[in-house]
Amino acid sequence: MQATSKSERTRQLIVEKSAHLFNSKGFAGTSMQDIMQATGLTKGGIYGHFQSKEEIALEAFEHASGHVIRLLGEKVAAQESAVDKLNTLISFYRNYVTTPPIVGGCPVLNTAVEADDTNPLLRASVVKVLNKLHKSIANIVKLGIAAGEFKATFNAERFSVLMVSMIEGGVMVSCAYGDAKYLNTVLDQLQAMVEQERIL
Amino acid sequence: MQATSKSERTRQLIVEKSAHLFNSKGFAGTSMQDIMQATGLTKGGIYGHFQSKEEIALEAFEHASGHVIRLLGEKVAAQESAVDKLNTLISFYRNYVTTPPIVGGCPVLNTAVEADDTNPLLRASVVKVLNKLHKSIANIVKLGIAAGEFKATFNAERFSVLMVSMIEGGVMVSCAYGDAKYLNTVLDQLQAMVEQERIL
DNA sequence: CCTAAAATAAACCGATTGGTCTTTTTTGAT
DNA sequence: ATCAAAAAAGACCAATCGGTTTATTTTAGG
Repeated sequence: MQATSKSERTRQLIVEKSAHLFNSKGFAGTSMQDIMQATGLTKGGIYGHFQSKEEIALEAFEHASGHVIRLLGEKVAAQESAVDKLNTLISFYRNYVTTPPIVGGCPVLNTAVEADDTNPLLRASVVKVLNKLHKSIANIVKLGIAAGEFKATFNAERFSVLMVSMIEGGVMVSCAYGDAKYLNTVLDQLQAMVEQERIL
Repeated sequence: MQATSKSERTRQLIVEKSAHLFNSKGFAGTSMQDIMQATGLTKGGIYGHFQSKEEIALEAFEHASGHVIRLLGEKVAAQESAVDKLNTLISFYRNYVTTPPIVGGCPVLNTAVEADDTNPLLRASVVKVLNKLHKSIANIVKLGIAAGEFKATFNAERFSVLMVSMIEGGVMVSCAYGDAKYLNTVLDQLQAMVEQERIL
């Protein structure tokens, strides 16, 4: 009694497997041969579900970024206070380099860098995710101010830009070095910045 | 009376032209055909100077990153005080997204993201550049402390990690959006952080 | 169990990939 | 101007690229 059809399950398989490939080797660096091998399907089996490699990549990115954001969202939602939510968000990235939620690192970072000059559709999808992140973080800050946790002068929009930029930059540096300490330094700083805006 | 040989000039041409291509479209996304078109040379002409596409990419990255670092270094070296050096460094990135010193954005960011899972040689080259950046920034801070410009508690190594991560993250976000304001927010914050460590 | 429809395999397509090799052209010291 | 050496052109290579088409298999409702 599976509620999902065979077609849906196969689609899901292709999306999941290719998400890892695209996130590790990039769009141009991943071939249909790679996807065939990873899924165990042949060309015909794959192109019966997607019209092009680009369509797979688009859905794979949405899947990968959606997965990370869902994980993040669940942990943050479990927290009561705005302070706890922000600290949970920061802590989420403590183990990001050593044990990333998806193979290949941060899909937003990877896709943004490759797509910004070459693939308008993928770029647009990245922007959507970035907007979602910014709104979520800014909203937490605003709720924190309303709840009397943060100073009224805490600039929500500004902080969300800093947070996203700092984390992505830290991820890139730590991934390049293969050492989590750089990202952790950035996360320490973010935590200190949150602390400075608290009303004790 | 050119001091440079024909061979050297052609090598340089290949490196310069392909640097723009690799920085915009990535290693996997750039074909030898692209390089042939950009240089006006044929396969034979190119492979007479390089053994492989990877060797070209390696030299192209060193050229691109070297170019940016040289530009940066010159502006910084023209400043007397450590404060002015750091502020010059920060200001250098104010126009980075709108008018980048090299087409395609930051070569360190671009290459790091693509190479970290796929190309050990390129990755190693990225790490070398990152080390150079870190040492330069940390050194400026240390000189500033010795000169009485900064508080003795100003953590040079820590700040250099923050600075590099924040700038690279800001560049990525601003490039994705196609809007310099995100990077500028990050640069404002960096400038404030420098100000906070000053002895007035 | 039967069967039409959906899903997949597998052969096939022209174009392009990175790279080699031979021939021709260009260079620059004499 | 000569001529050997260096540089570049251009034909060529097998392999792979993304994608299509047709034949076969599997699915699932009646």
